Amino acid sequence: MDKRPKARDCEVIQLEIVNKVRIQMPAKHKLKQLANLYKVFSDHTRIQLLWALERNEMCVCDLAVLLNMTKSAISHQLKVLRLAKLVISRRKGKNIYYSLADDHVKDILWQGLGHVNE
Amino acid sequence: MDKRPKARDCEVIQLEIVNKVRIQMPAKHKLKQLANLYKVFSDHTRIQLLWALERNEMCVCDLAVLLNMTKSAISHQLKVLRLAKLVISRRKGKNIYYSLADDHVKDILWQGLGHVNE
DNA sequence: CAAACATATGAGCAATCGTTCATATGTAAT
DNA sequence: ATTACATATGAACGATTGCTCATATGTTTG
Repeated sequence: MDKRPKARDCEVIQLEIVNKVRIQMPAKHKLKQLANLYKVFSDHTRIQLLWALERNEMCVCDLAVLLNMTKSAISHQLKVLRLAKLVISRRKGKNIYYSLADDHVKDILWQGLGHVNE
Repeated sequence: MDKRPKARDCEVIQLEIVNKVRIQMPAKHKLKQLANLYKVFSDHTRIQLLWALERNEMCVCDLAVLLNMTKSAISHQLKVLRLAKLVISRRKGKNIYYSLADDHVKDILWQGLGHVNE
């Protein structure tokens, strides 16, 4: 018996490369920010909303009918998009019209679709 | 009493626009695919892995040391990236080296970083 | 073949997410 | 003011996610 335990869990294979990459690595919070940006794009409902708003400014009601979902669900997701600064809103009477915040959003959408359509 | 219930939940405001957008809408599964693509990019660990692999081919051990995580956690995430066809792997002796699957992945990363760095 | 190591994978658990439901806020019309 | 409608929001619930731990697979070396 007296089975010797394993010495360590892990050992670098390419030490120099790992060190080089570590130095070049962007600040941790930058990459976290990036992941969070993609997280907003990572839901089916939100993608549909963004795609639709890229086509036309619309209010919550319109979007609910378009996607065949409750206004509440739409409103919750629009809030996520708003907080991520991907959409902006303006009030007109009782309705609040949403549209894309800037062309950056449009670009990201198109590039993604390009990859999907391959 | 006898409070009359509300007639309906929702009414289209801009009927023509909604119809127009509905017709132009990409197939549902296309947008789902797109959301799923972004979902892979939406995690901090996976973003770090992708960024690192864009710099250099590396094995699980290297990546575990670089990100200061267990090999198991890294391996699980590499599996996600592999299934999404964002990375490829090749065996060399005991080690398995990972690298980005194609330049598309690189492009998406760079565009995202551009947006974050604004 | 056995021991050591690199990687993969299944189960389990806490945390996060997206929807629903109930309710609140804000605007317009009577 | 009261009613009707558009939107926002908090709580709650089920589903999904990312990690850990234990274990399995595959490769090299003695």
